Amino acid sequence: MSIRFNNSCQQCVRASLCLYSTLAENEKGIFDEQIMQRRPLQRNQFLFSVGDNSSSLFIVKSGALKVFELNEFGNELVWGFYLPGEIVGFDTISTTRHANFAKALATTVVCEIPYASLEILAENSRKFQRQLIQTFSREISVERRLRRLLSESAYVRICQFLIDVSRRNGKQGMSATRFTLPMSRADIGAYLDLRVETVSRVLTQIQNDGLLKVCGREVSLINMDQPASRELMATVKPAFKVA
Amino acid sequence: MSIRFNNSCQQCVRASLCLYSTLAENEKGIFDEQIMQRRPLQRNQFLFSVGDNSSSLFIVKSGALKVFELNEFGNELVWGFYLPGEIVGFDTISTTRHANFAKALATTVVCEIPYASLEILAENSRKFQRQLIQTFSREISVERRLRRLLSESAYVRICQFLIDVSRRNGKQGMSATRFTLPMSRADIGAYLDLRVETVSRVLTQIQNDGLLKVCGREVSLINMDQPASRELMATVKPAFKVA
DNA sequence: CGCGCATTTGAGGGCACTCAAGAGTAGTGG
DNA sequence: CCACTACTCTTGAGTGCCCTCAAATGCGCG
Repeated sequence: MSIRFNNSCQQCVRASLCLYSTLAENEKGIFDEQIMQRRPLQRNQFLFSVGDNSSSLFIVKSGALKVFELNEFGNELVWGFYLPGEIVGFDTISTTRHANFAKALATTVVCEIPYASLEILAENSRKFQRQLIQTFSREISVERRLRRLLSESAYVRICQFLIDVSRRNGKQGMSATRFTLPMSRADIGAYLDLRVETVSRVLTQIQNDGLLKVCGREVSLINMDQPASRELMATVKPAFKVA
Repeated sequence: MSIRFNNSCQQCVRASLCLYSTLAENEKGIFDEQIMQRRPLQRNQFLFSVGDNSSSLFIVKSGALKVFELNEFGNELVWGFYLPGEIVGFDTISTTRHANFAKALATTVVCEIPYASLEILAENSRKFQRQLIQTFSREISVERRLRRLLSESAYVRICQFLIDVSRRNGKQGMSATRFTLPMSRADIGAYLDLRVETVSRVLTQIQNDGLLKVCGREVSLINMDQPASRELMATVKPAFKVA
């Protein structure tokens, strides 16, 4: 049930951060036509659910999405959070139905690009085609980063998570040191494979170590992404399992 | 330093299990020409290392490969094992250099397909193009399966790992119940994020539970992939962290 | 205000870890 | 063929990280 409104990519403030920017001038018109913008999602509304037909990529314009599945016991397992400028849907590009849920963590606006449009664009532009493949393999490396992260201690996992969010904020021109987490402690836990209590405990611990100031979901990082801090992360709270 | 010998895909016993099978008759000639077969790798020889130029996919014809990286402490982190019929190299398709090591776990023969050839084929065949994208997104789902696995107990992780190897053997027409593991306990540990000692301990435990017979690297599964056994896995050795 | 939800903090327990040592296996060369 | 070496695998004892259970506090909202 998507509708079109304000669909001009030329006017979009994020155009330079979007697939759009990789297109040649004569291709932009095509892209523009194929894009749809959805009605804003309210907090806790679903963009899609398991079993829904999947036929599009989505680009987050504002707000944030949580993509997750429910395991056999009904627990959430979070695959990722999507912040403004990020693209959701590469995992279902070759399937007809969604295998996951996507839920808005705040009021969220997304653009929609039908897979069919991608094929048209890819056919017309070799550059776009490569861009697509690159995005694909970047998607794989995101999954790998997570797997790497899961072999670390809770302390390191959470530090790295915060650094990651910080970088992604920075990339979009937002502050990389002070920001509001769009997700709950439980969400973070479901992503990093930790219990809520552990997330909470570790956050206060990191704060006590002077790397962080937290107040609810407001955080400010204090030189966390520095060599010295990395050392602290490795020594004060030694990574488990480092023989 | 790859050489050509016996390069006809038509004669390959694995042709029906390869990307080759998806091609139309008139395209097979092109594919055939682009394929190279490398000299067999001896046990512990590297197919590629971190920093090597990457320009090809590899298909395992016989033997087995281990793809891994070394963390900052020099420990191995295994991304996957590649058995006959499986394809290595999708993760570097958009990069110029390898980010991982690939090592032969036994005497191993691989076919090589230059990325450039893929582009040619994809351009000529829409079907092949889709096949490629599908393989890509399957690659993502493999990574996700691993992440899901890492949130389970050591017991479940190892059971699932064995079931996985079993299935992959079966898919290639080998026995799915009796087979030889090509990798060491340490390799399994580096893949499942467990210590060698834990892998060993759990294997004997699974054996005591009657799901398995192990003798060195020879294993035979006993109804492991059955509902009843799955229940056993969940109850006798309850998965950690299931609230 | 009162309800529900998110977050924090405490007490105690279990799984996988570390350290350590012994048994089994493969490969090499005299 | 066997001694020797190196490596893999196994098993035991003890520890710690993160879990579970429990309860208190904070916070947003109708």
